[in-house]
Amino acid sequence: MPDKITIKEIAKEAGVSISTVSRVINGSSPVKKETKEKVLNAINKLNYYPDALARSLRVGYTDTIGIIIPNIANPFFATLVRGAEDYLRSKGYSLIICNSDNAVDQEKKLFNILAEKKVDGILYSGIGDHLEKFNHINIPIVFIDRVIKDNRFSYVCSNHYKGMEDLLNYLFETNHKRYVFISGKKEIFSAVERLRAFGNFVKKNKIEYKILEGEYTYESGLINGKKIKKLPDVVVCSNDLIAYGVIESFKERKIKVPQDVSVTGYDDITFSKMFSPALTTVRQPIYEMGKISAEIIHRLLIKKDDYIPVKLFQNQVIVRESTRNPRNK
Amino acid sequence: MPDKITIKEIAKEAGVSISTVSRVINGSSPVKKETKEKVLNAINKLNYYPDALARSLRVGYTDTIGIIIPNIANPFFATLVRGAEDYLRSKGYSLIICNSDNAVDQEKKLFNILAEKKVDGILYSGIGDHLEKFNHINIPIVFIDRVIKDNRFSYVCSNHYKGMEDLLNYLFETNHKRYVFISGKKEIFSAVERLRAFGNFVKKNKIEYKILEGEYTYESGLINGKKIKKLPDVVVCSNDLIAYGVIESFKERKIKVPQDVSVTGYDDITFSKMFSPALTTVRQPIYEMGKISAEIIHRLLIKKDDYIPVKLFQNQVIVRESTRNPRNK
DNA sequence: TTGAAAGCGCTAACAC
DNA sequence: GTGTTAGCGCTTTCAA
Repeated sequence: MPDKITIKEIAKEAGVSISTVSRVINGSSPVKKETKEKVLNAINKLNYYPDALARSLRVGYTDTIGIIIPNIANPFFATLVRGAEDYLRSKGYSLIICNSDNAVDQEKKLFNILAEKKVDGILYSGIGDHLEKFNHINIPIVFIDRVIKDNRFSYVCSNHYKGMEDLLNYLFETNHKRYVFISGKKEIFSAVERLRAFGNFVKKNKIEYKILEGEYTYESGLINGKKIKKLPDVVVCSNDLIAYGVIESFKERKIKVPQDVSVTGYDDITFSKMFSPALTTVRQPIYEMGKISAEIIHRLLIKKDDYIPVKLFQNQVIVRESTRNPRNK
Repeated sequence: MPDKITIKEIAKEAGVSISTVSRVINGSSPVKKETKEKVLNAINKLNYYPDALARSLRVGYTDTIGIIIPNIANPFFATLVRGAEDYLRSKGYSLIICNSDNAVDQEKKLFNILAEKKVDGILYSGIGDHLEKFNHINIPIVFIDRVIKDNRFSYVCSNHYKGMEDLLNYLFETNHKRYVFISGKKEIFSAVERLRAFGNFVKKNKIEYKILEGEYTYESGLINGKKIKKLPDVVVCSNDLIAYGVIESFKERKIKVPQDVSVTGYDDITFSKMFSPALTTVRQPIYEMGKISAEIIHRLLIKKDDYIPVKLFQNQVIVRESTRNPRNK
């Protein structure tokens, strides 16, 4: 028995041609029942399994999708990936994951690698904004968490502006008048949108405020939390991770949340409900977004649509324990 | 300009043969400087990038590794995957991720898919224990988080038994005499080991105890926490997620941790230090384990070793705020 | 219903 | 240093 079992060995074993073997494997055209059985037996006997590489080279697709994200260790992206993988797996695709750490250079490299590996499509959550560069790589792309004005591209995004606006209005109504806002990096679409909502909020309402520049990490929350000398009514954090850090830094200073100060997050990652105090935040349907991005890339691939699908998710304010209730004022 | 740029078009454009093009791309044998330049220019001009599929078919490897894990949305595995991906990427590999949800059938399917896609190696964290079945799939496998006695296989694991033993001894020394232990599923190696340590602990020491059967999730902690009617001195949870759930269930009942009861976890996932109360737990070097598993598969692939590498990590008790201090007794 | 053969894009052995 | 060519394992015409 040769080391490598190919369609050839099966053909020989079954006493048919390789095209016949291919036909029974793919059901691509009718095969006489007895012949089919002979082939199936040979496959079983020799433990044959097809070589997807050779197949892909021939047919021109790989049933493989690439996903570029900043960091899988961030639970936001882990949940997103899970959503995408579940859908893709159900449609017969595999998923290659690539962490970019939000570095444009790395993103470019990853695009090239995925192109070379001939993935059928790319799910892309990152910061690179030179759309032109996506032209010569002729692979369908779905942008995640970023609205693309250019109507050549599909995207899935949630309404960060509206979500933040809703949260801020809720806070205002519950007697929060003095704000500290900790932003994310300005390269990141969602961070810009959330900050923009805050900007317009302070224009509209007479409040005291201060903006601290941070990034989407626990450590950034820790650092920025320490910088807050004069306590506001609420610290509005651009995401949940920052809020965790801020709360921790307050804990070290014996500042009580929400009794002394309210703190809010954004995203509603899995842990925010487990956190103590449970975090008031804005929920993005993260898993769903991953799933829908996968669904879109799939539609693009089977060319079901002659338009470019786009999906904007609404976000929802989730009030928990890290903010004061109006009656507690 | 043809739709698809291959080595052929480059050869034509540069006025050389395709082998010369291949040589400059791979640096596989010396090429005259001027010729090289011509080729490079053509590549640039036509925006050529090689087809990894065709290359792999020819050379017999794909520079792609598969990883099978229960669930990427579990931060333990997300961190593990990040460790693996970082190392693999640095060595030029890509990573295909597969979620199995700890279902043996799904694991089998995933093995087949990865075999068909001709991954060079598989990182495997799962429950399937029929080692024989790994025989006909002739791909190097590194088992993660599971000690394999069969010396045909590499593994990376941490010393769950010792870690749990150390934790229990610490608890005993700090005046915890009545225990509730919430286990993980008995299909999972680490859960069995941690339970085994508890079994031996209660044999050696005169203590009151009760064992609750759970699984490695927050929800399981929530449910099992509610089942605890008579409060012990400490609830020892098989992992951090369970501990979060238990603490939450206690919170609902106004039971204070650690004042009324201590609670411990295992793993020390990223969030355990952010948790409130910060969780006393046992640290596994999760990122490191992912990284080393990747390193091992790489060694296997470049055949640097003529033995089967194996790595056992030690775990470390991390005392935080969810357990009583002895002096608080 | 089946078989022969071309060819997907590439590498590498061989020849010059 | 460079070109020619076989062939990796498969699918898909085309012919029978």
